[in-house]
Amino acid sequence: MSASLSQSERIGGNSRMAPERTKATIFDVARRAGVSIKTVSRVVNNEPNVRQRTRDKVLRSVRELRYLPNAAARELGGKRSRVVGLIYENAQEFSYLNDLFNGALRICEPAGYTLLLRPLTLPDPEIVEHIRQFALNARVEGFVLPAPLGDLPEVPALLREMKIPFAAITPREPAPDEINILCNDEAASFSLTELLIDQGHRSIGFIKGHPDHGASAKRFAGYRQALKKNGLPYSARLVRQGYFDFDSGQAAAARLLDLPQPPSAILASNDDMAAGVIFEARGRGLSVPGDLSIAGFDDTRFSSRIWPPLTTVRQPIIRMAETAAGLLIDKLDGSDTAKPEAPFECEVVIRESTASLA
Amino acid sequence: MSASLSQSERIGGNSRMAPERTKATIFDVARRAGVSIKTVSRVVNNEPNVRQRTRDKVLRSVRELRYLPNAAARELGGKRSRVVGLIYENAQEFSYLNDLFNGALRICEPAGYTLLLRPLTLPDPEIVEHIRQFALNARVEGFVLPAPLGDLPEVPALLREMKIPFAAITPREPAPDEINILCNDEAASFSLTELLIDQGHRSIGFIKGHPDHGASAKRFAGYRQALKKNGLPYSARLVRQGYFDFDSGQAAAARLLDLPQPPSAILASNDDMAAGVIFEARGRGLSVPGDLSIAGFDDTRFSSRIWPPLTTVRQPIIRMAETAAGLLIDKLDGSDTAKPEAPFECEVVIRESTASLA
DNA sequence: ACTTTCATTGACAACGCTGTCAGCTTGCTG
DNA sequence: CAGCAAGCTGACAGCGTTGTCAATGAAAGT
Repeated sequence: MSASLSQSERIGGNSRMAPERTKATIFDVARRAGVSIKTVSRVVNNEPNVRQRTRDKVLRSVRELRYLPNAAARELGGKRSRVVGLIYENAQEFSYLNDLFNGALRICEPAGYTLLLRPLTLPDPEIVEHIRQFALNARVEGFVLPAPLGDLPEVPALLREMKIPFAAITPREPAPDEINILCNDEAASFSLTELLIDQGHRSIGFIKGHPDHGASAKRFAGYRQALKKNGLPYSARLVRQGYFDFDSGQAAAARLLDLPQPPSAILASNDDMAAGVIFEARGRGLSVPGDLSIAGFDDTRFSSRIWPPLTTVRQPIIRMAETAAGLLIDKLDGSDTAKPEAPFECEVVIRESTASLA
Repeated sequence: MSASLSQSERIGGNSRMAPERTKATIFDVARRAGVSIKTVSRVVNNEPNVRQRTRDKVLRSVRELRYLPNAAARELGGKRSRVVGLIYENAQEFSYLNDLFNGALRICEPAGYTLLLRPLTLPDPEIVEHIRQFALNARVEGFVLPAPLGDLPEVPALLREMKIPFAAITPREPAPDEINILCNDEAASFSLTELLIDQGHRSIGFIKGHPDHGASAKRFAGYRQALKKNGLPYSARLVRQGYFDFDSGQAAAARLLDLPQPPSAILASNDDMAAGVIFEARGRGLSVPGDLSIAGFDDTRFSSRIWPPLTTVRQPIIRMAETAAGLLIDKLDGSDTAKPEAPFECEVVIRESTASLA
């Protein structure tokens, strides 16, 4: 059995060249470099107190043998699993998830961390138990916690209780001393609303997002601020509750358009709902943006591909996810650079679903 | 240090009740059940040659202590990582990926396997190296291999060389003795084409899919067969190459609609392209389906949400992914139930983007 | 009753790493 | 040039499983 190879070397037996059939272990590297395994361990883990010359010798040996530390042994010996968990709401917009995952992965992989996904279906009365099981089973060391999960009070509470660090992405209430990745939702919503006002719209409908999402309140606040600043009256009749999904957007649009004096523009709190608004408008024979201007948030994959392409707001999700994963790993690695991040900037993307009032 | 707890028990030291602070190990379970750790191992791994009474004792002990085998130790001792890899093309439709992942996860998780995702960006000259690194780093025991990756000859070749089993989802050329999950794309395409013919269309444009996807050829074949069976002439001018993305669909539609005698219906090989066709038609002021009927494949999240909702074909991806993961795990576990699966049935979904020729 | 044969069980050595701690070198200080 | 702190290195004991193999017990054959 080839497995006895490193074993014989460890004991110091015959020194015939390894047939390079079995993966090299730390013993092989150590022997080749003429040092102890502990020194190899130090070098591989970038620990201090190794002379440069020794370090070089070891690194060369590592390279020559294509040594790759055995993750299982590492975890067993060292208590570190190097697993980062990404839990998310399964109903989330896929392109959002995709960006989230890709961004986080781009950081985790080169850092030697494994990124594990776990969808959760909300609402879920047993969510705490599900997350706990996942954390235990997968030995998760830290979580990336995107909205809206970070806004359910029991989730951050559980993680704190389990003493598992996490990086919250756009949480409603950023906890001090924890990692929070924010973006200026409110300012973006303000800009978008002002854009419509500048185009001459005076009656602008608003469809709120899911109340469980922190972003919903911020987007609504931006809308109200813009009205106020521009001296337009706020009317509750022009505001409808939505839930971030297509259907609720369509339903809200129907009620707004049924109004005796329907708005000339509708701002939806995300693009799924905005698509629902377009759908409803078309169904009524309204032309967009001729009869009705429509704008949304998120700039999903389809926002530019439906007719007409949506005016919307784009969050730099990939960079946000990268930053989240990066700060989390820093924390796990103990290199505590606790610098509070500035909020990320959203970008208003103007397309053809909005136009000046004729 | 609480870590010395099981240690002291192992040595047979004081038998005070464990303060239940440290996770239970196999030693704790063994002591409580009055057997050796090896017996516990046997029970936990469902190995034969354990008396029923003993098995029950152990299982009770496992339950009472909430024992969870340590995955790292298991891997180190036993050479099994229980990791299943899912590699996919990053440009894939998100809802497809989501279904794929959820389906596979639904099987892997309860079976005690970890499912690891790895996006790949095509074309990638170093794809083999990337996959090899992933397999090595993550100690992947088996792969779920969705199209189009299964169709790149070097990918299955690599996995065979590395002796890593895989379950190919809709591969172009199913290899015997391997796990293949198929669906009747061709028959579905045939039905869809016949639907248009039944609606009175005599000139039906076709936009081919990406040539690297096995499904492309099958969908095209179904189209030709339906024409033939219904006595309609095949015209190469009505067929354009697309690449499964929105833009190529739009471009192909433009060329078809520029024809002196444009088709009255266009069948696109997926919904992204069909969305592009709708976009192009609208841009030209054509009404859909009044002036042009449009149909696609895949039934993505947005297929029912654009205007008009798309007539399309739905693959049971979730079930296909479940089956793929299930058969793969069976193989990894050595329970070789090598029964060739029957192809999955696709379903034609009729919506409002197609209509009878006036 | 006396082997023989299996089914059942346990003792113990891996597995490949990290943590602890002691020992050896250096480079200064006085 | 002794004395001491700091830097560097290695020996060795875990970590919690599984694999191997020997021991034990029970059932069956003679």
